[in-house]
Amino acid sequence: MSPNLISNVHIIIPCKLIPPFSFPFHNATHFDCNVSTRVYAISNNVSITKASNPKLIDTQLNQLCIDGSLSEAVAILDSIAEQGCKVRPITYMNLLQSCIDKDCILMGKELHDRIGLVRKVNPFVETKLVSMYAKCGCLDEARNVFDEMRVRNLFTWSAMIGACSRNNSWGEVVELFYEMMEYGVLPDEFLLLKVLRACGKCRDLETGKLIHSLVIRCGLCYSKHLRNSIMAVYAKCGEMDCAKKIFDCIDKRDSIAWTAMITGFCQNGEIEQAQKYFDAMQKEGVQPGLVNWNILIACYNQLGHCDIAIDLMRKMECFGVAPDVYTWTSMISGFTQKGSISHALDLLREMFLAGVEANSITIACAASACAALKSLSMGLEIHSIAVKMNLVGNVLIGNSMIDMYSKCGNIGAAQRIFDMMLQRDLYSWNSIIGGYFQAGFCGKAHELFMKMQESDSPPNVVTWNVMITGYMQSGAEDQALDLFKSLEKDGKIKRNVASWNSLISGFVQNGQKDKALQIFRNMQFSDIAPNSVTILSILPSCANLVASKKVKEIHCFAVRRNLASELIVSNLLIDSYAKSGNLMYSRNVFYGLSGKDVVSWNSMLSGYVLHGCSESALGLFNQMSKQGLRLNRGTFASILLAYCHAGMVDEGKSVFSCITKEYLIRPSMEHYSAMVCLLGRSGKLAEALEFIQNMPVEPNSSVWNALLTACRIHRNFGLAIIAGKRLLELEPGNNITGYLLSQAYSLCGKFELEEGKAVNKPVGQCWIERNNTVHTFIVGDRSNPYLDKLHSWLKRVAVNVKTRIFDNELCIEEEEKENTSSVHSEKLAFAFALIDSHNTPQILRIVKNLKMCRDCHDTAKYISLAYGCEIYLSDSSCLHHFKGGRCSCRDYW
DNA sequence: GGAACTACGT
Repeated sequence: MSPNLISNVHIIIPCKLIPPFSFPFHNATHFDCNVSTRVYAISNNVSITKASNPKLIDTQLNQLCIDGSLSEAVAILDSIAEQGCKVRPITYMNLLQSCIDKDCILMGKELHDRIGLVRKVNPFVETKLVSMYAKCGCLDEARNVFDEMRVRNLFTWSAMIGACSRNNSWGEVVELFYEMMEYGVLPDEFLLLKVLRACGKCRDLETGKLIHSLVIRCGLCYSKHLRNSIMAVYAKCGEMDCAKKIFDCIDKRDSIAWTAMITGFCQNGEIEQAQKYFDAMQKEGVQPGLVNWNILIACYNQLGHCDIAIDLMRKMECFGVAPDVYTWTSMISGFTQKGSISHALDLLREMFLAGVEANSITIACAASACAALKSLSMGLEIHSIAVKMNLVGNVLIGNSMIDMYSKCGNIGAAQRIFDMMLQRDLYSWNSIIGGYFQAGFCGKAHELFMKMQESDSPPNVVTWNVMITGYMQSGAEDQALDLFKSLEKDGKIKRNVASWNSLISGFVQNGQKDKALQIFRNMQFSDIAPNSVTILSILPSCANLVASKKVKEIHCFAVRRNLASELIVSNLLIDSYAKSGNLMYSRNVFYGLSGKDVVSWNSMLSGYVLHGCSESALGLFNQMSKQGLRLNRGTFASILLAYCHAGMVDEGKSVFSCITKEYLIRPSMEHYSAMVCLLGRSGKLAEALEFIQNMPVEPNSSVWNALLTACRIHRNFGLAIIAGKRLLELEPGNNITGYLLSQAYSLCGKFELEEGKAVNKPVGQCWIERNNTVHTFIVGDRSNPYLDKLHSWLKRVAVNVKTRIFDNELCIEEEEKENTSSVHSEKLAFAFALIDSHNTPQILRIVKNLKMCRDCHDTAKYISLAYGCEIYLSDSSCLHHFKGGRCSCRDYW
């Protein structure tokens, strides 16, 4: 590398720090030895009868050190001192070195005591003392000796700086470096390497540049080590262009140079460049080592591309590089963060099978996977592994166990871990408090919160956010608000964006959408800027047909605040627009995305499925398959429903078998219920039942519900009873199922329901938005002032709804049949919207709490044809889109 | 005595 090329990088350095001459060369120094020769009488098993030569004593002392008999050696020293003789500095140095080699800090301290008595200590002995403390991990003691030294040479500074470096005190390394320069001692190459490492660690670009210039001035730039280290500092500080300038000038790049570049790109999130260099390195004949694979894999995982990361891990095995604990841990963490928890735990098992030992971080990652999956059994296994590995004293492990037990619903175990911990930090307290809230013990959480204030770890803003979230979860909205307000007044702990987000998502989860929107509005007038989490929290409150305008408003807001460019936000927008009945907007967001991930595709796919656009869904699925995307559970759940909707039973079946065989995905309940829907919708009820009976896992309510729906449509009342009974066992309090079951019994001529167990008939209600106001209609509610007007309008329309072919047939409905006094709520909504718009409605968006009945469905079809309007109505079953006399559900719901 | 170096939790 030529010096003039390296100096392409512009550097400004303070003049006083530029040394005017080149680096000094260090010679060994000899000592002034003046130890008298006497006879030393000694302890039991050591006796030196006659030692006329201090060198002989040194030899014998050395031998004692080698044997590990340091105390004997000290005894000899003491006897020398007793006899008033002087110990040679080299003797002390040898003994101190032995303490370093044996990692024997106690003996080192004994020696320090004796050296301390010497009036004028040799700087070399003092330096050795500094290194002794440093290497035994006693940074403070090392610093004390260092600070008291009057004469410091390069060795002294190197020992102290080396100590800080080993202790990961990077800032101190740099500070000491500047002090040393001002003190007038010039660094050598070894010391500069230490300081450069520190610069990289604490991203100190300025010092890095300064050293770069020093190196050029002193003609050291030909050192391979220095060159690589300087390059690494530029790379770590994000100055990839500077790093590249150095890199490009190297004739023969070694693996270290490549690693520095790859790491730099990874740390700056430029994974494409990192991958490019990784590939180029192999082309130049440098085989990537374990670290290179690991860096790339970790980067992909951090960016959420665990699918690419796992491919890389499999590939490295083919290259003969075995994944180590870093590789596995990074993969487990990547899959956990991506939500593929069972996959993460599969990897943990595979890691054990491969004979790789876990460490504390692996255990912490695995515990958080168990927590996310709420798998207590797996969590217990992880806990026992931690016990076997003797890691339970570790704060990190303790905290992750508290979190795991809390999330798996075993707060008692979490409390026991908490009690046993010798050391607790903020995480311990915050986790256990969160755990009590989750378990529903609000009072206990509050009690711990009070105790925490007296503890060594007083609450921080996260604690308060945990409290706000907890109060919201337990319905104590006022307490949450009080706490939130107190954060402003108090002043000690300031609210942060997460405090606002906790409140907003709490209200959304409690169904208080308007309050959530109000808080969101207030936030916009506060000094805290909303972030993407805010958008993600608030959007679900608008993902319904009566809030369709709100999605647009929030989308605009996100664009203005530059938050819409985040993929996770865009993905949720695709979903929210679809759910609010604006599929065109979903498409606009989706096709406007420059980089789409599998979630983007899944969101668009489920949007199409929701709107009954099965052809578009199938087309999109084809495109997805061609893109080489890693299709996941969500993809298959949607595509099965698309096949179901399109009546493509065989295609659906073949995709279902692909899920397990080709994609190695364990089907979840969503997939099973979609299959039941697929079979049931096409009338294959017996096959659907057989499918349920052959399921490898216990079917849940959604599976039975799919069968019950099929029975309802195909009027198989006998099978409806079987499905309904099973459903009622799973959800005893569900009065809708109870009502359906009672209907099925009566249609079969049976009255098997227990006497006195009257079924509450469900009350239908719906909501419609007109001119920014949401209007509610409830069956049998006489309070509506326009009721007569609505009824007479409906009467006129009813004459024209000619398709009511099922009117007199036997069927099961969620809602009681209409009579003159109980017109179904959606009909009232239709009438209201038509009258309100003078019979020229364009788009009606209605939300209904129960499944529509056949009659209302026919009415909606008629209205859409007769008035040329579109009706979006989401009931408890699906989203119906009525247009031109047809419904997107194709009359199956 | 020396260079690159990756994984974790409220």
